[in-house]
Amino acid sequence: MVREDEFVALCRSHGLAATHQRRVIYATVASLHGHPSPELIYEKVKKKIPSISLATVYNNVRTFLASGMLREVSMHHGSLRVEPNNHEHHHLVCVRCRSITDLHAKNLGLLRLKTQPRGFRVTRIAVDVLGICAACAAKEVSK
Amino acid sequence: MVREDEFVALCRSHGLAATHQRRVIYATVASLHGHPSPELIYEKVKKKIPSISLATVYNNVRTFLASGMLREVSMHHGSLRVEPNNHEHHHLVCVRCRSITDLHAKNLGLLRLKTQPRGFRVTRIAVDVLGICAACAAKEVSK
DNA sequence: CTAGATGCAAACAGTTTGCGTCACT
DNA sequence: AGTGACGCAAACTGTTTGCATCTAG
Repeated sequence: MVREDEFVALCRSHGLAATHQRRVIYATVASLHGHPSPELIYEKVKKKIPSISLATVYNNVRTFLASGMLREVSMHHGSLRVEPNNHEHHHLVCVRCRSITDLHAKNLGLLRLKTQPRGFRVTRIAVDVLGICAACAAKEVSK
Repeated sequence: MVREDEFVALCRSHGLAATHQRRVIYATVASLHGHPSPELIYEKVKKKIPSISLATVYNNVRTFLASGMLREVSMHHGSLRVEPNNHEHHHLVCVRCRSITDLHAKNLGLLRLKTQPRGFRVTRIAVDVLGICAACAAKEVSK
């Protein structure tokens, strides 16, 4: 559970108002121990605050992401992206503009699981090297 | 460039009809050397086949993905998923149902880039271990 | 008191589907 | 000749935005 004063301090440190809705949304994500969608968060939060709107959940999830209180599971574009299924490679992904660049597999040391996950048949390991691309770094400076 | 007879053979080996539209769509993705969206593919293909419809691009991209001729850049859900920004961990992602499970970082040997990518400031490395989860494997058998 | 947060509805983007027609095998 | 692909439009899902109202700081 997320304590009242802890949450207030957390918001304070991120420059956010500590509203009731925000506390319940944040506590819900924390309590789910999973990777919920805004829709699922909305369903759960509505049990505590029936009057809440889906837009408020979206707005606050975005706010939490921007402040770093939450993290996105995937840093890729929301829309479908495809590539030829030829050579093994990984991706450089810019967390600002979400652009993608290929990275030769040779550039990463040997990738191996120490223990096989139970009941999960591994077929491939995909690595995303996250960071800020040159174009976004340039914009950063000029601001 | 993708040769006519090569493409016919490729489709044949995947049990697909080798239509003109498919050849142009496939050749376009291959020629882009990137990670195009269906929308971008559509724009490019329309220059060669002005009468093509966006739905045909979507349908065929899906067909190519299903046959393995193309690959998705991200195997995550299309919609937003979030998690608390607490502990470092990676993800097991089922390529069938797209369910996500956490994987302790300790389970992967040391992850390090041999050479830093030029002009890209790395902030984090995210690993997706792709495969088939237990639930999907069970369905597989019963089919 | 005032900037910012909420709730609602409408707008939007990306994607899928149903159906009549047409083309590959 | 028949199955499956195409093109179009309409439907759908997930997400954002504009605006009036309300609340935390």
